[in-house]
Amino acid sequence: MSGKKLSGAVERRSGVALWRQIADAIRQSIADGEFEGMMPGEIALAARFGVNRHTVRAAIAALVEEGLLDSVQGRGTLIRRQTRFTFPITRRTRFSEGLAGQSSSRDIRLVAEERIEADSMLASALGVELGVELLRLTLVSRADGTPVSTSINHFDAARFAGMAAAVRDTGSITRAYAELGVTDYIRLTTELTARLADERERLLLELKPGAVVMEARAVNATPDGAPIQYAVTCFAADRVTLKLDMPV
Amino acid sequence: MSGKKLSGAVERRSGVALWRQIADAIRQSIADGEFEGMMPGEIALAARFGVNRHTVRAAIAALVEEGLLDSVQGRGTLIRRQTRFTFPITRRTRFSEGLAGQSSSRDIRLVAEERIEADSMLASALGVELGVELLRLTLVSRADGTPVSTSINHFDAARFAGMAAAVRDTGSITRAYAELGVTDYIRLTTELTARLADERERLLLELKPGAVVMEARAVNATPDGAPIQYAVTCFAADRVTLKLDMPV
DNA sequence: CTACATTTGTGCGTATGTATC
DNA sequence: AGATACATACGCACAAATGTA
Repeated sequence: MSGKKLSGAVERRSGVALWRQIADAIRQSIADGEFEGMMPGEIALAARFGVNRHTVRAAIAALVEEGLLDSVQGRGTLIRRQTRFTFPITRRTRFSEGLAGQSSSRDIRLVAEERIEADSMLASALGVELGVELLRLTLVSRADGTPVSTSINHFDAARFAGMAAAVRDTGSITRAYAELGVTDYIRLTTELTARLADERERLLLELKPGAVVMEARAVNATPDGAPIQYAVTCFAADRVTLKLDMPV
Repeated sequence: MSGKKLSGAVERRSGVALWRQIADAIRQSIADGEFEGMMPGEIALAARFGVNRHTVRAAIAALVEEGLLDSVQGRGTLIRRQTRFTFPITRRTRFSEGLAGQSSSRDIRLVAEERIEADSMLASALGVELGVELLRLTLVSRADGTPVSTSINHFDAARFAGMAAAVRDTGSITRAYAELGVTDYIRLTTELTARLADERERLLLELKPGAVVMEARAVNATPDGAPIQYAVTCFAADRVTLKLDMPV
């Protein structure tokens, strides 16, 4: 493997407790596929990180609480989830299509619906006048029951008045568009950043403090290039890899 | 703005000190352009986060140490850097070209040079036999003196023996390729994840614990599609936005 | 210049959390 | 489980620097 090994680098006086640094490192290693179903023993881990065994136990306890590990006395510590989805980002990005074949079930849930006025940033992204009424839908997307991403989506309220109901009914943005007469759409641009998850995202994505999200800001458009949707999507970074295929 | 306000959500007993959570939140807000040159007063920040002023001071002290803020007695706390670079990822991704116009200076520094044997993953990515000798170059890229990314790059050692010297001399991958007879190259695929920076990355990119990196794994190829370079690039997430332009 | 409000800087006592042995 | 050392967070008080009236 050219990937990194579980580096035993923990830093004291950094404002982050050793047990949390170790828990984060273990979570990352599992997402990278470093272990195969079973964790090394606590004594080995303690030696690797250069800390007391109690400290490793605190880290493991946090990950058990999180549902990622399962400790069995006398047997060891099992890894419960080891999957990382690969989500393709192309000109034709579709949530369900992207994860088909990697997961047995996908669903999109509408968690909030608001009406707001377009500020300058949204107006220019969507090509509408300042102050135009917009529909803002907050969604959570899951694969195999695990939250993968949450998104805040903006549409022209006049044109897409039935969007919320259509998303709720169909469980899919693509099918909701189809119900409203948009048979095809493409992605114009995507801007990516990453950061620690805030409280709202931790709640919606079932993440723990210290978890990282990738934030994608994208504009979708009809095939002729007219913008119809501005979306800010936050992916749980340790559950998904974004794959950009450059067309030839 | 459709962006989030500085949410005063801090979590106790989470294994992450309050002052570090607050420092991370402030760093993020600055990267999002929430403040204009000057921070709110310590008392206002303390009220916003629901903590003691000492705790806010600890967060600010960490960011002053980081070089992001500058406190002046009697005046307030100034923001020193407020820039976030936008780095385009396309079929023709070039570090210097991408940041030209956004920064007055760019440079790439070679920090390590090794020779290794291709494992199965590298062999298939580069299209060579298992065990073939590869050149591994570790680079740090800066813009305006600020580290933006660090990358580990793999080349066929036989074909690109002079790569290290060429990179050192020219300060550019593109120009180093040119010296070795590769006049053009394209990017085949990019895989993106994000996570907390490890110790090595914190050192090379001058980051603090809790900082986030975006990791891009990419294969570059000659224009006819023959792979020549496998690169793992880590971007400091609070200093850069990756912009994916979908070709028309 | 003084007087005052505002803001950052400092000291100390106490309670709780973290990490080791 | 207990003992110890250190880090974290709070509350209060006051000092020092800056800007303004």
